[in-house]
Amino acid sequence: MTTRTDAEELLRSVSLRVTRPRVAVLLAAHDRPHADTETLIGAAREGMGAVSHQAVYDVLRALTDAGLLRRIQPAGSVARYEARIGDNHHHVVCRSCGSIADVDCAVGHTPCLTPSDDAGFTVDEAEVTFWGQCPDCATSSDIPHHDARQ
Amino acid sequence: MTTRTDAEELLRSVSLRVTRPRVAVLLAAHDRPHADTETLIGAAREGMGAVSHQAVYDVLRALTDAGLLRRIQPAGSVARYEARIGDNHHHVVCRSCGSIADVDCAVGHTPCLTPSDDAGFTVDEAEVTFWGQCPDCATSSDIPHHDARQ
DNA sequence: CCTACTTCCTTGACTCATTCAAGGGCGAGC
DNA sequence: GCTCGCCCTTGAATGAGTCAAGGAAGTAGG
Repeated sequence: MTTRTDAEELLRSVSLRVTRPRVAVLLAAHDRPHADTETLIGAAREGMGAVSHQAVYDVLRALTDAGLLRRIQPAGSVARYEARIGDNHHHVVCRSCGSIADVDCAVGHTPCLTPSDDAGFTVDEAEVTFWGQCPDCATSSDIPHHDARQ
Repeated sequence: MTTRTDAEELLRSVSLRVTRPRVAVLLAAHDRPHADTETLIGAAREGMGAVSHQAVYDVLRALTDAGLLRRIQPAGSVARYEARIGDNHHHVVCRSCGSIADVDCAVGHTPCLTPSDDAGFTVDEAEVTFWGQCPDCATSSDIPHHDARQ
């Protein structure tokens, strides 16, 4: 877990000014992996009092551009953010409730993640998303409570 | 290429009524791989005259649910549809202009597409998206004309 | 410590893809 | 050709995300 001091150092390490909203959002993102923007707004307000949603949007963009957060957005979902960066891990998404879990790259050194024919594209990243059902929805799978699609 | 007759047979083969909007949208999706909804609305109108956007949305959902189309939605993009289904192919997305190209599954029989630790999820699909730059944007890469993100 | 500059946050309005709802229209089987 | 049920039209609403202008606060230099 990251402390307030760690968050401030992280911000300085990427030449970003240390402000209360940024620290609060960074801590919130560390606490709740794969949280969506609305959740992070709420968490940031718990941590520091009032913040505008616009400020959180700006902060999330700044942190993402700086490489402190990674933005993920499975089809039919709102944007979500995670603080686990730098390793090549992927995600499993539940089709019923939309929950997300981390999955380490299956084979050791990202094979099959270089396309056989790249159609002339310069590829810099391979993103893998697994789709299925989470344990909770699998057990109570008769009537899904909430469809993940928009 | 699919003809009008082919489209009608496809619709009947999945027990869908044959209507002018459905035929027009199905043909449009075959003609323009990875087209977004707005493009398909325009193409459908070229093919059959006036159609409401709501009708196209309904048709796209029906065709997707029936398995005649596949809906893809890279992060930060609107929904796009493709008629190439049934094979395990993936996509390269240009970070600059958002264009999409097909990529055959790199290694023969979808290895590394079974997660090493599935976190208890029942996985039924693995989706791979490659990110990079298309040939056009790579050559004129000084000032990207249009950012794919929303 | 204090000032000045630059960046950041607040407020409020707005965009636009997508969905909801109600009613009339049309395809398909009899 | 008629009836039933699904489909399309119209019109409005939703909601994540963005734009824009002005005031506030962090940081560097004196």
